[in-house]
Amino acid sequence: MLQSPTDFKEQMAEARRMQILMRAAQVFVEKGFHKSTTKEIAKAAGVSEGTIYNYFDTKRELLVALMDTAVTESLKKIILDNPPENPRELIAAIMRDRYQLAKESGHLMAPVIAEVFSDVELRELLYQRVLTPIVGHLEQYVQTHIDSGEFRQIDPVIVTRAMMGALVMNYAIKLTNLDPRYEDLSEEDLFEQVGSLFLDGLLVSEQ
Amino acid sequence: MLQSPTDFKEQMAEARRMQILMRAAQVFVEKGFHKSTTKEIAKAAGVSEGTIYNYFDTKRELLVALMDTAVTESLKKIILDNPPENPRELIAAIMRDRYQLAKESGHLMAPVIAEVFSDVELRELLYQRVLTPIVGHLEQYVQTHIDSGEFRQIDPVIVTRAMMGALVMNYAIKLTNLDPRYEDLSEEDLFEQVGSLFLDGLLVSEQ
Amino acid sequence: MLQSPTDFKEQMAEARRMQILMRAAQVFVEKGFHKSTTKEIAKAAGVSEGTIYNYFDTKRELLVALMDTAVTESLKKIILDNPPENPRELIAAIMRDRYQLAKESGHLMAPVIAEVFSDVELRELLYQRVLTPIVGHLEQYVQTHIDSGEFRQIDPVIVTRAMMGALVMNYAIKLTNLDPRYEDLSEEDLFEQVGSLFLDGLLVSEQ
Amino acid sequence: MLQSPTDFKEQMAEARRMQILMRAAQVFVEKGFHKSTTKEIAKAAGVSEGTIYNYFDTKRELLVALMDTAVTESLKKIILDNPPENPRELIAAIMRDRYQLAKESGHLMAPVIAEVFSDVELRELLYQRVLTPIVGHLEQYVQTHIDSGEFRQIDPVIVTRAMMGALVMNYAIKLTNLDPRYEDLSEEDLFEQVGSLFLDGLLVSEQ
DNA sequence: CATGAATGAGAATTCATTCAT
DNA sequence: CATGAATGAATTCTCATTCAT
Repeated sequence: MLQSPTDFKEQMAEARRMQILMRAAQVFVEKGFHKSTTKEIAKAAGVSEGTIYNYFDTKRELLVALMDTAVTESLKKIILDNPPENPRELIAAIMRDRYQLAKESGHLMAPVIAEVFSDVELRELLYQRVLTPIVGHLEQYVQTHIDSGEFRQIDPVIVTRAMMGALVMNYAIKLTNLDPRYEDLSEEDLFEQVGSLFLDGLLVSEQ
Repeated sequence: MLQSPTDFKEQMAEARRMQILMRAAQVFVEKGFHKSTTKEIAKAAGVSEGTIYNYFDTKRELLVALMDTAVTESLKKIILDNPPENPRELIAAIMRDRYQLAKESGHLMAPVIAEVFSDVELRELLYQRVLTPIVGHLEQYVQTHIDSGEFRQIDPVIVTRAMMGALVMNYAIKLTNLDPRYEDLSEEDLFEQVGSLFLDGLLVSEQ
Repeated sequence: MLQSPTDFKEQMAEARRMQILMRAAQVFVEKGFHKSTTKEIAKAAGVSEGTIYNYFDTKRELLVALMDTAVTESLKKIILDNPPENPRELIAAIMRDRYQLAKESGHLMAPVIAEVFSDVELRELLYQRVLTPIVGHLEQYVQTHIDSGEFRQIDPVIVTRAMMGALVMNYAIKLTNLDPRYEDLSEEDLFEQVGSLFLDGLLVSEQ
Repeated sequence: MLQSPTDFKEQMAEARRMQILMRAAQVFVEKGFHKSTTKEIAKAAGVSEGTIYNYFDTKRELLVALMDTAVTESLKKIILDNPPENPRELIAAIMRDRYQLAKESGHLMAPVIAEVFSDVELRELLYQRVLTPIVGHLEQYVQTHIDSGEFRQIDPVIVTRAMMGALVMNYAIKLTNLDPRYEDLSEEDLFEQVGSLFLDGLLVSEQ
């Protein structure tokens, strides 16, 4: 079946848009959003500066579009098909999954996250359209297990944000080589430790 | 007792420096580092633009000085005088302490943290001079309790970073009103929940 | 025959570059390099300030480019096609030529020369790329005539620099109307006098 | 006999003025007039910025005062007490004298001369108050010898300016190490060559 | 749609000068 | 007179955005 010319054009346009966006993201990652110039982005994307503006209204729009991409990517990744019954395995699976996500497209988020500190609108978008969906399922899962008596009575909202924070902090330290003690730490070790921390806590069970 | 003129001048200079720094911080908090102009900072500080440069070499130096202030502040705050014996109480005490710190000077850190995503030097400074000292004592405490058999065998580095991440994420959401569900959450509730999460984990002890 | 679009663009760019440069030179001449602002230059050139920077990296580059232009101009002017045999005529010819050069583009050199007093790099550039080529041929000519016994044994380097200095000083005084006694002095008179001074000296031949 | 307190004060003030001026000159020589800041000058002179303004109205006044100093210095130096009868010796004496002047205070003139290109007022001052007095006597001397038939009929104004130009150009090249060929040239050689050039010219006397 | 030259509104920073102490 | 903190106008240079080709 032949594509209509319009479809073809649309696809080309979409492809070009993504090409620009991904190259822009790379530049942002390297130099930060503010220190990246549209000239550099254009060069990196192999187009002229003007062309960028045919696909994005402003430079800031690139950031927003980047975030939207992350949304799409992150949603694709969520494993819900056949969730493991065992909580320990599920938590590990989620972590593995999130870590993969972070490794693949998370670095594209760094420039977005940086802006989030001074851009209320972006902050709300990120929270509602990226973070909330990502932790939403986990939240429900926790709630379910609290209801079934497997998990203690605890606020699932706080718990899930705590888990995200714990993961993000450790990921960030590891990915940016901030602490030499993370060098020999394998990824599996990392989320095994964090996973067990959240499941069992620090204290030795006093049985 | 009379002050020497030199001392007096030095104190005046230091006071002026802090005045400028604190006002700059406010502007940074409101608009972000890059969107804050030296003109605005000068106005907010009640001085001329030139005067800023009598106390700070560059605009970026304001950020670094801001961070140094945070370091000083944070170290002052660490409770080591009479640490509670009970781990549950200690963790709670630390959280209360950190939260207080966050409430008082943490918002001054937001612009610094934002820059950390695109400024390697600042990132390393922040990690080594702020985060590491802050969690250092906690890290040792955790290690001690692992050695004494009270805490499980777990990496104290990961644990402490996880706790910081968990706290920061929850604080941030609460302080910026990102999630309405945090509105009715008292501060005490927050660190009680996070504290117990880390101590006991999610799982109900299967005794 | 049609020009390729690239050629056309390049020519336009080159034209624009020269337009800016020549106008900048005028402003420099009027107010001196340091007192000329980019804003004024832009206005004089009929472009925006930003446009200047599309063609020159810095304001100082305008000076250097100005010098390069002088180099090109000056080399074009050197008469070597059919040098007069008679030394007296040759010296006169060279002076006429140099004076013409000074009248046409020499005033563009004034701002460059001014900077030369406090800019080592510019000084060396000017000496090696402008002065040396200009006097080089003269130097060889003098050497040849010394060898042939027509000129006395004398250092041709010193002689040529002396001639340049003598000319420049007199030109400068005349062109800037510093001394009323130069008003009635025709150009031809001027280089006839200087020429004969160098050829015959002050002393009356004691034959 | 005791000095009146006023005299003493005046002398102190004059001394302080000169101290500032000479240090300023050094700074100007090193960095050029425009790149020298009043802060640097103050530091070099061992006084505060404000103090400079107790002795000089503006930064530019320093230049003018510098020029005036040169005037005084240069006039002191002129040998008129017992002028040698032999023209060859007189010319050599004058050159030696001028060269000494240039070596001692001439470098202080460089910043003044640089400004002369873009400062009409300064240019006229320099010409009338420095150059004219310096060459004035020489001019008269030349005129006298023309009248007596020893020198050829030639414009003494042009001749003297030519001599100054010739000297200045050669001095400048030598003092700033612009040309390696000047390295082995002794000062005596230099003004012997220039002197004989002006007296005898280039041509071999055809007796 | 693509281009990239032109724009011009800022931005950070400098520095001669003033003036209260 | 000496000081040096404060000033703020002025300057160079940047860069997101536009638009004629």
